[in-house]
Amino acid sequence: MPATVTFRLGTLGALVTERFTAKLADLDLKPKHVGVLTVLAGGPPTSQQELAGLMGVAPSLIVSLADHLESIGAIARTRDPGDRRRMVLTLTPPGRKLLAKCAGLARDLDAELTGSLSADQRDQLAGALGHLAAENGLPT
Amino acid sequence: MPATVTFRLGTLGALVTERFTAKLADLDLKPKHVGVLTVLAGGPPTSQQELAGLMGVAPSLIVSLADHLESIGAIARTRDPGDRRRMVLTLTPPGRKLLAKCAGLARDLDAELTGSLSADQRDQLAGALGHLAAENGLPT
DNA sequence: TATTGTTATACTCTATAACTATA
DNA sequence: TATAGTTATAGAGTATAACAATA
Repeated sequence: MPATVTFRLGTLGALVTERFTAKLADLDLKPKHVGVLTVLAGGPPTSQQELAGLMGVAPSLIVSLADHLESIGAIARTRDPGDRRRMVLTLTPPGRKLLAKCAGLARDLDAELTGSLSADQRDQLAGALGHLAAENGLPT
Repeated sequence: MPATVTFRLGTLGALVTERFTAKLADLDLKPKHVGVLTVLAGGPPTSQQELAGLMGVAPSLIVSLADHLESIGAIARTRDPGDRRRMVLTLTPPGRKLLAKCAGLARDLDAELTGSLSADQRDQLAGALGHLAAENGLPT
């Protein structure tokens, strides 16, 4: 078992998520909040339903994630004039800065994790993970 | 964010765990049960407290995991004669067979995940993940 | 008194289902 | 009637705390 990619990605993923969660605590964010910010930064303004689909979570979860991000000024919620049922979410300038901070924390953790790898190994790891992410519909 | 190893390991880890969980459902197991079997297969018989320490979970969780594994005959629980407070867990022969089935499912998932990678890329990925796992005290 | 296993309880995360408003 | 968002409720997973047996 331990030699499988399945086992290694599962256990390392849990470890990394736990450590990233700890780093985010100061910013009053959880990993899923960062997921929302990341999706909003990567494309056009998005409705909550679209976001739920892209992230693979229930629409009701987007409500509470967006509630929090709106309360700290990281996103704006505006009603779509063309379809007043839809709430359009956009990243605010402070939200962009917040996301940049999160990315900085992620890079810090990257350095802690991969510090003992050679430059070649780091590149190979990033390349393979990027390939798997793209192939499975994860953000690029 | 998406380019960081942190983000990629976190999201891919969640994806892989979800898919592995689905494959395990037929065997009436969850990933943590496989974790217990894996630790028991990799070393000497182990007390529940030791197991909790090795897996990084609460001792009370080991109770329910071991209850289930014992009920399906995959492990045996015997009281340590030298210290009657301790329960020593050992993998039974059927437990070994069950673990082998789990490993087969993990290899199936490995093939699905890495099928589009070149042989070199697969080796590089496995090498880098193995390095990270070892460095962070995960099973090898 | 300290430790092992167990049980009781509570907390976090998230989904499902019911509800409101728009379409 | 169908859909977007919201709210209410429920379930899974796991930890913490209290407890029993043994040291």
